[in-house]
Amino acid sequence: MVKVTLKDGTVREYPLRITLAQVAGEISPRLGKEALVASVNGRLVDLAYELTGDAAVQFFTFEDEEGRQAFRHSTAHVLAQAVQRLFPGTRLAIGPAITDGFYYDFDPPRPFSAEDLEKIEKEMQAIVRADFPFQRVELSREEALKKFAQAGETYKVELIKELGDEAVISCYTQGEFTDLCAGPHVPSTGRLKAIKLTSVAGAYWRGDERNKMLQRIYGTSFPKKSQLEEYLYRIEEAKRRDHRRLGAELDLFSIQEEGPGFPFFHPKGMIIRNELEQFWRQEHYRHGYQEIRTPIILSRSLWERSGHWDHYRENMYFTKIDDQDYAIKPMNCPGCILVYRSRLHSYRELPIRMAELGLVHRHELSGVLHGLLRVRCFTQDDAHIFMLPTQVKDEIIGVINLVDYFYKIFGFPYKVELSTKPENAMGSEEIWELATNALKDALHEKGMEYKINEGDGAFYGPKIDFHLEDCLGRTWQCGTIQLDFLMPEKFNLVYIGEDGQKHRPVMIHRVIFGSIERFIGILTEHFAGAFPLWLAPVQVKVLPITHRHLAYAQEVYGRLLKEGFRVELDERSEKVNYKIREAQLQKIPYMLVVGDREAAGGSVSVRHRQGGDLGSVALDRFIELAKREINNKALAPELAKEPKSGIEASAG
RNA sequence: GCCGGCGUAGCUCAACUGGCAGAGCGGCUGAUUUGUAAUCAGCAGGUUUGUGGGUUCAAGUCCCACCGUCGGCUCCA
Repeated sequence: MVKVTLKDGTVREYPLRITLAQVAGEISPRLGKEALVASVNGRLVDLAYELTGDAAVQFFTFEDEEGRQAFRHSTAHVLAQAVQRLFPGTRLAIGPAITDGFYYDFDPPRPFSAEDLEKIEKEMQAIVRADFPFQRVELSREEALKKFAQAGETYKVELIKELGDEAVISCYTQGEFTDLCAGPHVPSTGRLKAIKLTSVAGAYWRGDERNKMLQRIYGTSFPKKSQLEEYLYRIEEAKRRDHRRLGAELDLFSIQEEGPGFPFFHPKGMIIRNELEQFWRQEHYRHGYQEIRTPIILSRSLWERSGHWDHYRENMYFTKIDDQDYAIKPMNCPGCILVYRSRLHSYRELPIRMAELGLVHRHELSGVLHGLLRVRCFTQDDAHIFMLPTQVKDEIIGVINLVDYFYKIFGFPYKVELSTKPENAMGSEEIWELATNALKDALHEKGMEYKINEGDGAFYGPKIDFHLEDCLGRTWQCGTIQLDFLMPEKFNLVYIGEDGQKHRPVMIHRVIFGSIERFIGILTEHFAGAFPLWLAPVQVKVLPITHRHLAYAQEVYGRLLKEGFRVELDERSEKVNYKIREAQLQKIPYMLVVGDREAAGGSVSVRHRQGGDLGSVALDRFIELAKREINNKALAPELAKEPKSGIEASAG
């Protein structure tokens, strides 16, 4: 007998060599049906695993991360089986589970087409119906190498060769198909009920563009068809929030063929931009920053000195003036440094925080451009902090706090990453270690969770990155804090210390929004175009019911305009329903319907884009509440908070 | 930049295997005077289909190149 300790602490006894599938069935029929994989003493295993001693056992279903991953990974194997059936000679690379599904990289005789996907999907369904069990076999390195070399699976051979000595090499077989795999897998292909292949794309072997480009097939799978349908529906819904679509529908910005990657901001987009910038300025002055502005074109000698000429040239645009070489700035730091250097500074002045809304241009590969989220010119809400070495930690923490304060205003959840020394870096190992540790210390002091991105730092220093999500859950770097000991060296920056001698300051490069353009893109998707009142391009729209009410509507409109609202008046001879529909589609926060009743009482009938008809209220009261909502930068409407009777009671 | 898809009116889309380029929305004009998500009628709108070549009696449709765009890869704010 073996003693099995379950997740809830209960201990049960079972005969020796009982399989986990049997244990699950014993615990409950439902668990027997839904369990996909399990862990034994913390190690993930298949349900076919036989217990040979006392163990702590935990079962995982599709509801658990572990179960879901095994489910998707098993589907990837079925995909590979189908592909090898239909396209003999296709070599296999890797096929992991990802957040919402899985992919598999193939090296086929010819690229896959969209029609191929349908065929493959059909074949996968046949494999699911066949209900092949996934069978695990462990084998020695030699056996594995021989097996895959014979099969011509060169990528697998490469993978096996790289496995560590201690690694257990295992294969999984379903039907006629065998793949190298650590597992675990679900019991059989029949579990994979609902499968959808979503796209084909090129992907370099091991993600390195020097390697061969493989064909990657993406897909997803669920235990139930309804779950798959729900997922596909959710994706469609998410696409409705796409900032590129909303940007056109709400007339915020456009990108034209004449300027790929160079966005045009329309009047309504400019309002959002200007509100963001105004808020940004106010907060930066409050937090001890000064603002500067530096030129967009600067001479080659500056970029040589800063290191950009050597380390960043592929991303830069160049021009000539009077036969001299100039570059269009890809970063603001060299310009800012010139401002710092324009006079001598005392240690008493430090830290000096110089902010700049700087327009930078970077050459990005054509294939990566993406609406406002990846462009070739963008405005960084940049700042460079020059400080004493002793001030480093406090300054970093100050910036972390500022980022947090900003993102909370918008209600953005964010992820933090620490990026370390890249391949083409300037400077010594020691200096990089010093800088990286300073960033780590600050993060630890703040008790923040973060992920490390090896080799992802800027060429002049390591950085802390703040990532936000778009409508499909893809993350984009927005805020960043970069610690830099090198630029001060390159530019021979100094301050005069207490001792009257020259000393070297340390520098931080940082952005909060990151790029105003990208931030607006994220903002648009986050709010699905329904911006909070303080950002909404049009805050209020006045809708007279008939021509008869035009005079009063104009009065309301004029009053709101005078009070500083961004207000529009719909004077067209259309039905109210029509006007409302249009205002709704434009996601205008407040619609004020005015007719006989309102004209008589000096009131307005308030409709909120999300809250619907809120009843009638005195114009003065509406102004008061709307102003409060704007000043608080509220995320939820101020008026809808009041009980309806309260609004009506205050009507004039 | 690489792999694959796509490109027809301002927008969304149609035009069977090559055979005279269409509809809805939007716009304009007029009628209508309307109480919380689409009132009705008329008119205009394409230098003829992203651009340039080619095949063909005939090309939106087939072929090639380029541009743009979408999804990935790589790269990054």
